[in-house]
Amino acid sequence: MENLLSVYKCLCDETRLRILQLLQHSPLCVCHIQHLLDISQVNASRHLGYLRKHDMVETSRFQNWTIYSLPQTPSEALHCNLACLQDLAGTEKAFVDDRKRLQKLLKEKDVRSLLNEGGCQIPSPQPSETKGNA
Amino acid sequence: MENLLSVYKCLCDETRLRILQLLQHSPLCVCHIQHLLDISQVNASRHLGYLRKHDMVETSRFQNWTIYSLPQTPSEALHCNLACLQDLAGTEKAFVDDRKRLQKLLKEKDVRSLLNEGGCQIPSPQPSETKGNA
DNA sequence: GACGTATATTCATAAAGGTGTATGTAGACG
DNA sequence: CGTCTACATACACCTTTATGAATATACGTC
Repeated sequence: MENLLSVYKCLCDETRLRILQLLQHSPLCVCHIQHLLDISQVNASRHLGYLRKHDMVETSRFQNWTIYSLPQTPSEALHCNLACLQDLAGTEKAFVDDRKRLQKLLKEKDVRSLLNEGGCQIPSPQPSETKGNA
Repeated sequence: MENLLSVYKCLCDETRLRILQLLQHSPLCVCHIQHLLDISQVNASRHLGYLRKHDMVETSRFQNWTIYSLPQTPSEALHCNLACLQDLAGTEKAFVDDRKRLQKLLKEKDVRSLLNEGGCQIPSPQPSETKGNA
């Protein structure tokens, strides 16, 4: 029961739901997710940490980046619900939009290839401004 | 998205999950659910109210009782997730136990027939004691 | 119309959950 | 070693959620 409940608890937050839906199409690094969903770095990291803690995603290292992906051997509850989510994803506009942005970003490429080409290339929201280099 | 999220929010509470799993086997009145799950009347009523508010269950009246059941025409999200839940229900001990108790209670009967025979017949947790009839 | 049964709502409270700001860590690079 | 990039954690704050106790409603019976 614990496992099943924790799956639903992961699914009942919009951000996590959108993350999982994206990961169904491709492994992604934190900064890409942050960018695709237009959320803060902290928020992306926290939700991903939450998902990992509950075995809903796995991580691997690639150079400087942490690549998040769906587990190779998901629990039955997770497997079943991800299939269900995929069935429903076509009818949810938010999901469709997210996927469009993802495809535009990846353009047939693997995440690792993309990262190799030029890092994340996220239009950083002026992160150095606040560090006061006047 | 709203609808899908609200489905998951209904599913991410253990009590509601157990209620829905029971309703997949038979419509039930509040007091039966209260009894089967061994929870307080308020709690049963509240969770059922929550589920109804989110269109996860329907109600009908039968004499003094309110019969809760799954919707005849569930949303796609609900339909899909209930199917998923049913797939998983066999592996969850709590669900199996709940179903056993349900079958013992109903014994091939319809809820309405059962209610007609003798009401809920719940071993009331001394509700009259507190009303001070010494 | 008092009472009993079945169910719902209100109130108060405690716990959990989500988010921003700030800070920490870990590796790469010069 | 200082700095940059990518990511994670700590703290504080606020909102939401779950629950018990008490109370209310609705209906039937005598």
